[in-house]
Amino acid sequence: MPKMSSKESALNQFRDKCSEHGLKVTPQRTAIYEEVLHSKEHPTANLIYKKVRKKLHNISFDTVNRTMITFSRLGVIRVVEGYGEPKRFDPDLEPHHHFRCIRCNGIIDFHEQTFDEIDIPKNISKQFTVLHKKVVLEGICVSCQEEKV
Amino acid sequence: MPKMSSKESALNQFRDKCSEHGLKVTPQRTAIYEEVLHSKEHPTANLIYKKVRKKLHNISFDTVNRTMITFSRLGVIRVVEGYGEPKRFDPDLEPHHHFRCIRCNGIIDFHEQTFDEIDIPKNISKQFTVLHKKVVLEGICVSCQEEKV
DNA sequence: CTCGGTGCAAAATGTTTGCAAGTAC
DNA sequence: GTACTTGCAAACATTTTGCACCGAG
Repeated sequence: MPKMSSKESALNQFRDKCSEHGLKVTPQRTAIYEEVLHSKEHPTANLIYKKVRKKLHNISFDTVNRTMITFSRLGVIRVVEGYGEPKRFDPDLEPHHHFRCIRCNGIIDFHEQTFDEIDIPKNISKQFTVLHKKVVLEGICVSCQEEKV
Repeated sequence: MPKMSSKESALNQFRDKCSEHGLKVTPQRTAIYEEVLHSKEHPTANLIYKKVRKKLHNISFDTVNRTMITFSRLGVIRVVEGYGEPKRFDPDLEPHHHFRCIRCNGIIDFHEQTFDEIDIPKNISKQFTVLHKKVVLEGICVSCQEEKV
């Protein structure tokens, strides 16, 4: 087996992912992939757009945005807080946890005492003021599962 | 001590909260407070707006939106997913957890094996397909603490 | 060559801001 | 009476959509 740099292997992984899902390997997608995989700051599409533009001078924002949504569908990257949704409010201040449906964006509260009791790691509490803790589970809710089999 | 209905006591609590923070008790705020406290669906400002409009016919969306932001600052309600922010992406698919600064919206990754190992409650896994789990801590990050003392 | 991908422009959606008029205290 | 609130309208930010052209396979 020939040796390859981590850059090459990452690129190959990317090609595989694409062909696996019937996606074409375009320079835009490659550049976006490289940029987003090296970013540590949980970037928005806009931030990646700005960075990728340095290489691909006239790439459009849509391409970046659409590509990143595509990537998150493939499971190459993940969408985290925020989720691009309008602000939502919760009047329940008691400890509880959330299941979030990635399809309909619904949030279901649940209670679980063992989760309420988790200890905040010292390296976090040393640096930050923690006001709230919760467990967030993500997946597909009942109604969304039934909708499309 | 005179008895009072839970409605009265909730209203009194609300009045207290307001005077505590130097806020005036207006009909709009009262109506919004009542609506949001009884909602179970993690409503957006827009949803509350639609509901409150049935009582206060010509309340504006801004008032609802501003009031709810005010309430969340007072700690009467809490902002949950989504946070009204643009979509953000995370290339790290390995188990890890998030500290989220409620002031600057920054997300800091951290690792904690005991968190990775939490068990999904049966009543959740029975109903839903759970694809991902994480602990989300919220509070104020170092730089935001330093900024305003 | 073909179909999916891209760039552009416009529309849709959600949020924020400035200000004059109104109202709780 | 005063300062805080409200409603309105406009500005702003972000996301989505439609379509003609382009290029990877």
